[in-house]
Amino acid sequence: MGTTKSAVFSEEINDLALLFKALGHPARIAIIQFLRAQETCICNDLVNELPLAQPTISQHLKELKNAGIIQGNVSGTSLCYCLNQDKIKELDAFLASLKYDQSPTCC
Amino acid sequence: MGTTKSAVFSEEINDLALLFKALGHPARIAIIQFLRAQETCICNDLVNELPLAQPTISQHLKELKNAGIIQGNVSGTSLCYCLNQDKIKELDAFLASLKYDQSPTCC
DNA sequence: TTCTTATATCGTAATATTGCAATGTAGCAA
DNA sequence: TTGCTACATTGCAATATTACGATATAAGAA
Repeated sequence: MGTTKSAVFSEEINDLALLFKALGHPARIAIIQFLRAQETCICNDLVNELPLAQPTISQHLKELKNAGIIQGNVSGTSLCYCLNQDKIKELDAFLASLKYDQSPTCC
Repeated sequence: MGTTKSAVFSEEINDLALLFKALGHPARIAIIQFLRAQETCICNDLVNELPLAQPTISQHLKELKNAGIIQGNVSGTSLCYCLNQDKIKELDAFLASLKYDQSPTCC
């Protein structure tokens, strides 16, 4: 055990869970927020911005990239990352699907 | 190590990360979707619905509850859980804050 | 009281995640 | 060439998560 039983769930559910999981870490939220604040892409100003070591930040960037939440382009010696709006819309659509008009009777 | 360095991030960021983390598991997405589909609250029909053992489901419910994403009320022998729309709105607001009007220049 | 039903909790094995030092690599400047 | 800058990768220790069998607990039925 220790392994998530992904095989028993639909692909749609697993995809959503991976997206949420990628955002389920404060460093990665901070990265996303910084990316958003810059409007344009950035590289490892993050190393100066966040109180984490460079390998740790690189690892978090990799996970966000694997999840498809950010995209990166090489530009000379540095790497330029930015948000992928499509994935954010996917999450948004899921959250929207959870909304009720009325509150249920029990809670 | 192995521990997330929460102390170095703002409370707002940590809270968001905890919410996303709670949704970062397929079983918990499935639970949320089932809750939504029922409109009204349910108990452990989840045990019949999901291919997971009862203690496992109970544990996932606990985590969703800890995160504040679901709420529960005792009603006789069974427990009635339902979604907490406020938390969903929090996540929604964060995602909305990530949107650009224009695509950045690099990606 | 005893039984059943619905749930929570404990304990534990398997595995995943986090964080970082050390090290690698690739581009550019001198 | 040497050296620097901006990353990525490797390896490892500490810790967290996942899943579940076994075992509680609490309410209601018989």
